[in-house]
Amino acid sequence: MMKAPCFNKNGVKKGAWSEDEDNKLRSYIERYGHWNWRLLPKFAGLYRSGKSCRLRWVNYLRPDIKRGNFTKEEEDLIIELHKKLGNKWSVMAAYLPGRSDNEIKNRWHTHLKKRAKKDQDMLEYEHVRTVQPDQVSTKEKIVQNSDLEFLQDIETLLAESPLSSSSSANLSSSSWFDGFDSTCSGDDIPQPANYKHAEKLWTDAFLPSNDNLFSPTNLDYPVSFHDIIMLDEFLCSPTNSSIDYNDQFGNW
DNA sequence: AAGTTCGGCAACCGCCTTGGT
DNA sequence: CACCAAGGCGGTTGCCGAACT
Repeated sequence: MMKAPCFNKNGVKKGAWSEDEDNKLRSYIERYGHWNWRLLPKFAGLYRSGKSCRLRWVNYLRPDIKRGNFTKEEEDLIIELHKKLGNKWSVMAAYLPGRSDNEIKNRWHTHLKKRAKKDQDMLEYEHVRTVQPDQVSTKEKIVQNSDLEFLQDIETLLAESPLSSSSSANLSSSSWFDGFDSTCSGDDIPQPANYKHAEKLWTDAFLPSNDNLFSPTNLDYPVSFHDIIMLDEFLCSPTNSSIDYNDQFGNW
């Protein structure tokens, strides 16, 4: 299932993570946060690269990660998003709370690609069977326009959201979640506009001098931004392009 | 029962972007 | 502006268990 552990010439361990390594990484991040991925393994007592640690955390150890089978709804959403976005796995992950980009990517390649292809073939077959060449226009144009508007909605939303590359971080669900979920509880929920500081909040909250230790059990998750955008209403209403981010999320 | 093939998925790799100096 | 370091992303690899012969 996974790569066998081994060491490269620099003494960096590669391959499958042991339970002990997981525990070390988890407890270190829970206590101090991931203030610097490159240095983190050294401080955490791990013989891993920073990248490897980051990946392990983002894809496996994050407290909000959801493991197990994808639901039908999640799969449908991935297919829909893939139609609109292509291979933007990290953006898709933002629409699927608790799922990592890697997980979504794997799911796509192993299951959904085939399913989407089948669906597409069926659709084309139906189209050819039912529509005369001179009738193509209206219905098809509506669908194409809807797609375009949907795409514009997403682009608008992303441009305004903390996921935007114009804000502090890349379009990375991981950086967004890491800072967000782990630092916010109760009244201390940052406004989306302040999200650029979330990474700092996260770090500050777990500096060694801070007694406010984080543990997954005392997290008080806010209603996720993604839960809201996942609403069918949003996804299925291409005309709803004027979603006001601040209106919706300003009350956090 | 043994050998082979296939599917799933964790992890790695290389490139790109961003932010700091 | 150029350079560098760090983080992040998407493509790919490789291992292992399941299914098949």
